[in-house]
Amino acid sequence: MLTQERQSIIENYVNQHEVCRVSELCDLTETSESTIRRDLIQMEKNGILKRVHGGAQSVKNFSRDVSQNVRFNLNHDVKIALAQYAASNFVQPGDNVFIDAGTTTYELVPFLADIPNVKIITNGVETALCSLNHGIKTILIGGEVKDDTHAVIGQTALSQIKAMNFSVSFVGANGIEQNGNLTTPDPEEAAIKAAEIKQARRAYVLADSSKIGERNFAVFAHTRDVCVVTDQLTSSQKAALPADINLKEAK
Amino acid sequence: MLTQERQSIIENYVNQHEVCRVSELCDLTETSESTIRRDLIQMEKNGILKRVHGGAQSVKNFSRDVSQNVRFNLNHDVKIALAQYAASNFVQPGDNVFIDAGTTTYELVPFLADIPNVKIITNGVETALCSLNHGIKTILIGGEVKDDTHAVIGQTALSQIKAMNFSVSFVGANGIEQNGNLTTPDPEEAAIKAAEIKQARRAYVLADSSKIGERNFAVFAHTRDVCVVTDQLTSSQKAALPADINLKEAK
DNA sequence: CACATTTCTTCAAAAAGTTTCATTTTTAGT
DNA sequence: ACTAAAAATGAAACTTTTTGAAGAAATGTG
Repeated sequence: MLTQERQSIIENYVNQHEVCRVSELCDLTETSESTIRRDLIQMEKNGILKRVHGGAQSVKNFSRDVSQNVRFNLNHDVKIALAQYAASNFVQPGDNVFIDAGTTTYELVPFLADIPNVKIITNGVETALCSLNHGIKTILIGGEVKDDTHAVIGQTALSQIKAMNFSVSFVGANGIEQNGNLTTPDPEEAAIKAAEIKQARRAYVLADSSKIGERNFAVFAHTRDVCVVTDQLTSSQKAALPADINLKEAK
Repeated sequence: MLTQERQSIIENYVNQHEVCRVSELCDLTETSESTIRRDLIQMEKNGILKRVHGGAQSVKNFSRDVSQNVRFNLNHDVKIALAQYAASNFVQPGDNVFIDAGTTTYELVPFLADIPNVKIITNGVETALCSLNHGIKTILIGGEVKDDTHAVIGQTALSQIKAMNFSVSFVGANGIEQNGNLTTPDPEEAAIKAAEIKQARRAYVLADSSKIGERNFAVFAHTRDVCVVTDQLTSSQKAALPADINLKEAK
């Protein structure tokens, strides 16, 4: 059996079962624990699943509720640190803040609750709910909802965003290339992200260091158009970024 | 059983029961008290629940969290019965179903998951989320979100609704007057409800019997324009309704 | 205060994870 | 097609984490 084939089987199984143990995967793929563990380590690094003691856990939000999803996410602590830094440095009282759908940007919400008179505009269903629960005035973008990321996308969403102006936008990214391209897998989401940035006076891309050097199908912006917020970077990570990048390292 | 699995079970159980004892959780997960205690300590540290002498307590803010609130709602069982009746009698495979924001109509979602190829369009944030979690294709209406009911309202929402046609709409009501007026307290929500009904080929108002004879500020439709779905009524309740009403009593 | 629970502490057994290494399988170059 | 280098695999020894039990300490109740 090919490595890719096996990992694909593992991915499906984990996503279908939410959690599973190593032994199950051994039976499933007829390989040793060693191999499965090596696969899991590699797959965790790629963000396909999360390793837990005894097995692996899905990072996709199918049957779980929101709060669980957010907690079980990869690099959760880093995301919170980014969010806190971004919220306290780049948001003013009275701002109209656009928050992109996604787990990193989601973490911004609690920190915005302390800033007077902010309004949140978002295309993330969970983000909207969280914002409401924090008593923040909330505007939701309408349209089709993607079943995996729960992001609102499509033409309706796009034209609604284009009819508004934001003080500041916070956008998530799946990859930052050496040449400065910011990327995400889904072209539909990319179109939305591009509009979010265009309609904002100031635009910030929140991306933890694992996204550096990653490359996805759809380009939605270039580093010269935005400010990139990340965690502390090693020198080799910095070398993998464009020289003229407008970068802020949290803390 | 894996730690994550167990803690997930504990979280659900505690949230559903508000408080519970350690021994209950032992039975539930078939583990020792030691393990449960260790889980509770860890979960308390993560803010998932609160430990109290003898067990654990939910920390969810019920007044704000609608989706949790739903099950503690007044007449919860009646609402489920209405929803099941409505879903199984008035929805066809392939329908585009509009579901109004609100706790009664929210209950429709699980029953629609079994009907092939339905699409849900809604202005309820929790309803959308629930729909997604059931794997149903979902379209969300955009606009301002009301902080108490979490219903999407306003001009943007209105024009988005008017740009669509639904096979069937399910709308909630706060009051049904003797003269056939269907009412709700907020005029903004009333405007939305009126549009939801207008754009649908078939429109159903879901209202349990406690709404009969109630009168609210804003009228959004008349009984002659819709089919009203309620639970079993007494003869005096029937007498408080217009004579020409198109009424369906669940079960 | 006395009593019954509940919680905390400690410890050893069991389960899971890591590291290392010899062996097999792939890959790439000639 | 052949061979050497690289990568992947499975097994073993060893480390860490998790678990349940038993006794000590703390807590709530009448």
